Amino acid sequence: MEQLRKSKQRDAILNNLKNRYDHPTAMELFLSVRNEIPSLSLGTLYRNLSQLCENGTIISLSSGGEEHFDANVNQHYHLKCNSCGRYYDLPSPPIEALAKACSADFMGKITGYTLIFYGTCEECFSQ
Amino acid sequence: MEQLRKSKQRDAILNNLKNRYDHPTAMELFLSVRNEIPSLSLGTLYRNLSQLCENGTIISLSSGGEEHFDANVNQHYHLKCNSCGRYYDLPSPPIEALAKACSADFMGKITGYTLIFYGTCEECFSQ
DNA sequence: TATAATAACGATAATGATTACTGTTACTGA
DNA sequence: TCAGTAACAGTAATCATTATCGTTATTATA
Repeated sequence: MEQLRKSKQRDAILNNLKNRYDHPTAMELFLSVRNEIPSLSLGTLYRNLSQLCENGTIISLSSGGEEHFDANVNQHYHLKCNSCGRYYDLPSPPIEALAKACSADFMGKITGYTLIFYGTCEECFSQ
Repeated sequence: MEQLRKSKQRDAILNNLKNRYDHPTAMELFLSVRNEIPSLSLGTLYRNLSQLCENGTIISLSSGGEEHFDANVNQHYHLKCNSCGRYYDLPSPPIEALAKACSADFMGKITGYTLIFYGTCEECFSQ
């Protein structure tokens, strides 16, 4: 990969994502970063998100619909609410069996995994 | 939900999916079922796949790209090969910690999960 | 510090998977 | 047998994402 040059747009995108705890879609992020850089182009957003995913600075979540993004790259799990569609962090410690599966005998090679739980979030559940 | 009427198209789609062990996309399935029913419409395929997912007869896998479908609804895990993009079944027993997570204390409610491993499949790995 | 190479940009067109619409066909219960 | 309507084929529309293109800005080097 070529070296990444400094760019105001990429910094703004990454900072915005780091300062929020929802897991925004590209469009949600776009609308928000636009408050800071009104000239931001949607193509620029997508290009930078994909670069940031590529080099492991952020991760992307998806399961059926649009992609959602998360600047927390520490191993953690998510709940996707079937009712409101939002993604939430789950306060669960890393599941050991999953790490084991990655190092287990297998003629190929496992390098990682994504785990998404489904259900109803607290807010929707209490209504 | 309304009762499902019998339909030749839905039967053909489901049978086709049951008789294969890859995890086809909608388009792959479409091309295959068309050999049997040349007049099959793509809209019909999508409508039926979504009905079959809805009532739990099949499941869908996705992680970034298109949806893939699987007629095996028993709990099992998948490997998505980063090299060729295919999905494979992994011969791993259900992971207990995941079932536990589903019944654990949580102010909302967890009803299920999807777990997809990433890596390199045997075929790609040996090349 | 000036400058040449090119990464990154904004704007916009293109792609491609999925969904919606419409007039017709064919199950199914009465 | 037939009325009601789920399902169909064909096709248009949607919408997230990617590609293209001419311009701008970063950066290494003269």
